[in-house]
Amino acid sequence: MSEKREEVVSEALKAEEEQRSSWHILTLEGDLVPVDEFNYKGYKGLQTFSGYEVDKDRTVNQVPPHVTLMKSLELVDYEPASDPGNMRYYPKGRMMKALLEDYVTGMIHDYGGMEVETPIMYNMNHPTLANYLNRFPARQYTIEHDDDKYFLRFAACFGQFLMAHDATISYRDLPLRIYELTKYSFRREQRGELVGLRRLRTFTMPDVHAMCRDLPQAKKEFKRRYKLVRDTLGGIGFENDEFELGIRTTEEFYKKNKRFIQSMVKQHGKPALVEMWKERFFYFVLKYELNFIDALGKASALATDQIDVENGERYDITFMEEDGHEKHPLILHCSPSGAIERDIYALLEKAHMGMAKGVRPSLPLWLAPTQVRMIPVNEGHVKLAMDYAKKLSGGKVRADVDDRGETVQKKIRDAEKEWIPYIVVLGEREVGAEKVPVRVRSDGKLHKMSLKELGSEIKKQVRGKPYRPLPLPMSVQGRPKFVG
RNA sequence: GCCUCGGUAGCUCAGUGGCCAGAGCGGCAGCCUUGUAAGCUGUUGGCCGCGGGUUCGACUCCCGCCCGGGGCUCCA
Repeated sequence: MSEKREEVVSEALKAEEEQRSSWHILTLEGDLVPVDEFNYKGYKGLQTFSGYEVDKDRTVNQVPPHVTLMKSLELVDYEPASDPGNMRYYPKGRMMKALLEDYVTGMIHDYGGMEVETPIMYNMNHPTLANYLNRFPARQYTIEHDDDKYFLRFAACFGQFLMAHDATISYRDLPLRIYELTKYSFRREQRGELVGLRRLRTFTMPDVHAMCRDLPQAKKEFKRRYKLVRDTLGGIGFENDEFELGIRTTEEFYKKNKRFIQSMVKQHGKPALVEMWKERFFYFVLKYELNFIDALGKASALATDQIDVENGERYDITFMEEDGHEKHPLILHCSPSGAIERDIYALLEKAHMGMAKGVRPSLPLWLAPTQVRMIPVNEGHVKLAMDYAKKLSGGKVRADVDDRGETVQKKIRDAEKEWIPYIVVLGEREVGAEKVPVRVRSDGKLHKMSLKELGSEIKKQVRGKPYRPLPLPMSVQGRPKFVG
């Protein structure tokens, strides 16, 4: 995911490229249909993604829903004192982002990725990088001091490739899987392209590379990683049918690997958009992304994987073949979740789209800043509420207490506005009672259950997901208001 | 970067070339002692985005800049 077409190529090359690339829809049956001849009935998302729209006017004159939500939920906000596209994260947003980071990292550990850490800035005059960088002249952040000039990385490729260059690698070590969560990747995107959490100049991206021995091994690994991608996105809280698959490849690679590419489409379960080049202009021969369509009909890529045939040589990464000869590996570049910020964007957009269908918006339970809100009827019940919240917290459930002097109704309203999944009102009736009334957001009903039952219900739903404690004081009274 | 729309209280927004610039929410104080989506009263709060210009006078008109939305199909 390191290189981006627009930044790589000049205007002239771009024009040439437009001429030579063709766009198709690859069906489940394996037919390649030109984009403007495909019948999009039943494939609205794909139609939006392929850009083939009857309504030419795509002007959207409103703030993207996730921008409003990221503020009103006190997750993320703009930071005017920074460069645009650099955000500030409030406690709830930071917790959510940290959980996503932990989760994706865990998934990549399970897949076999060896986690490393590499510098975020590099010398522009480094011989290998200079060659690579000359293709990205205008879009980097640069830092100068004394006589040296540095650039901020736009992905983890640099550090990992330089590390691999210096490593002694045997064919037995392949596929060699290296992982880093880039915090951050920097891309000085055009000002007008920046939007909320969808497109940033500074973002967090898991970047896992796999050095492979040859094409058969690369293809096998590619498949394995496709599963990693699907599992990761699914675990975050997305459904498969929320994504449109985009595939980029060359005519030659497609011809030789037709069945392989078709199998990807089958795995995806829906027709996919294919961009086909007459010749290879970039370092990869095959790339795919899973694209999310938001509430305003904008598509953005989340997960991606690529087969890189060029950088093994450019960075002089070698491994010893069985026959004693050194060879350059093929390199797969994958981000199983896409940018973490973009995951939050997609979760918020998804919640907003649900609202239109009459579904109460919510975040996945494991990401909810508060999972259980205790609401004491009056101050006499605050202690009980605190005891209960502490008990739940001891079992790694995020519970807090609205101890403000507001009415029960007001406190419930505020809890609902925060999308809190479970709300418990505690008054005289609950003193000494085993079961308490739990207001469940997903069905809007009251359920009588014991504290223990509530705790295990939540634990059951978040099984396998990382945990972080409450990002704010347990007492709602003792919290500052970060937004509004 | 270019085109376009916008920036007024912490938030959402109204307003006029001229008295002290407004509302709701929030914050704070007090009352109420609350039972499943907003209890009542009072009070606080604004270089009207920043800089410059026109004018007797600018929040209002003009220019520049900054920030945000949309577009220029770009990607994670």
